Amino acid sequence: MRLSRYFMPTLREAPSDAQIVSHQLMLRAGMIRQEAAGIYAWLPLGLRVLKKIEQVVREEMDRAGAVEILMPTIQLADLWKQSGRFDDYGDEMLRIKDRHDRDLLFGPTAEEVVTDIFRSYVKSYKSLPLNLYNIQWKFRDERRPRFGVMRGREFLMKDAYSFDIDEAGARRSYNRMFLAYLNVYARLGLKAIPVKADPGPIGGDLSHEFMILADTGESQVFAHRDLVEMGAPGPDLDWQGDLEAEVGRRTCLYSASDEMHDAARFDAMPADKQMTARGIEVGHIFYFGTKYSLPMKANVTGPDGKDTPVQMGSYGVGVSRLVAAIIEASHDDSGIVWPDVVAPFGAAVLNLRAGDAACDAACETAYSALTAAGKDPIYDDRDERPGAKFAAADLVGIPWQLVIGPKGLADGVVELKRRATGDRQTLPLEAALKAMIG
RNA sequence: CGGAGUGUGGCUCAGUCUGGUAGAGCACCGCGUUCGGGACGCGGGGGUCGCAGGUUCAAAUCCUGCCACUCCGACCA
Repeated sequence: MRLSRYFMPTLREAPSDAQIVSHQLMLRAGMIRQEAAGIYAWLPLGLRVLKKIEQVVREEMDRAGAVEILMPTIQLADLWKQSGRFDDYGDEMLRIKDRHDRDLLFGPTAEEVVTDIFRSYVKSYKSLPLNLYNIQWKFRDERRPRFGVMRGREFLMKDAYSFDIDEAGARRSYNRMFLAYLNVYARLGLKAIPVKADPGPIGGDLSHEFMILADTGESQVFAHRDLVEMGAPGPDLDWQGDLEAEVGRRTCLYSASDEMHDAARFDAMPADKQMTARGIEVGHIFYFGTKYSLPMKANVTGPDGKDTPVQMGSYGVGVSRLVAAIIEASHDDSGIVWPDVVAPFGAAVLNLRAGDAACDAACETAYSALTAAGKDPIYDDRDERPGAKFAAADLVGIPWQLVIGPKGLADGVVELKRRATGDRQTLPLEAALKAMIG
């Protein structure tokens, strides 16, 4: 992509509405534009990052055996009346009427819809386990949206729903999601810890939130230090197995957010293992049994020939929130420092003297080579001063920056900068390309 | 929903108290000098000052109502 033909409206100053660093940087980098409280348009750069995060989530869901579908944003109120939630959900639900005066709503979550889909087609335990997920926009009319896309009213969520014949099966499904989530966050360059969560009125102990540690987090987190240090399980698990041991390794160590905190247990740990921090919730998983299948009559026939309500769980990842969460966890004074996997562009070519024949030629060579190598480069071919180009590339967080200017070319060299470390080296163009492409 | 605050050009803000021809910096357009970490000079375009009423010879400024947005709190399957 040539920057002169792109749409990347960067700002030198942050709009005064933005209070936290991720919101400020997203606005300054031209990733989003606020349209109303908690409602944002995604500009090209923001959309690229959003799509990349979405893709990582998708790949890990698929690996864990979940199957992608796409459910509508607009849902029928009738389904919510069946589950009993239409009246319970309250003002957070955006209710709509169509021209026939029929009650609709903008979905805040999709248990009802997915249960309706399930019950229409699946009748036998032999079809289980099944996990259906989608990545779709949700709307919750929050009393107080804030912090940009961190707590928006409209947000992109990956929500998965598991269906099993019995509680043991549901637990296996839960474990798969638990571990898949850790792999998602690890791939995004985040250190996420699972914490015991309030399962709500359903009861039981099967609910966890996934928190990434950041000073601006909205929740207080208490955890055993070993849990924080523990790496992600990685892709090479027996995803069809019960995974109980792998999950057990992690859930046996203490961790909780403030509402579930047990100070006595926490204090009983060795002092050097006690960790308290602020956290951003980036995922929440639940096992809720027959909460929806019972009232909505989502039954399957078991091996004994008898119908039984299917056992369900749901598993959410805030995809749009993750954009902000990654920035909160990874930025510096110059701007965003993206992990390579989610960076909007893989590399930048900075032409310090657009219009100079030698510079133009060298940049075109580099741009073509990087494009051919799949590095997805952005070429800053604008007639701008060098400082503006450096600042923009750092602000939006391009991981590799290839700086080509007349002074270097006179000596047959270019500059290669790594955004994450700030390291710069001067070397011939061929060597720089080789370093980037590998 | 309780409390607090803010609305003036794309962004940051001054001007409001004390009514008198709408300002600055950045950004944008033109010309020139420049160019290796957000240059400089000259010239230019862009705002019915959130909206609606009211007071007044005269309202960004005073009064009334409304709307939007932000922060703190409560809330957050």
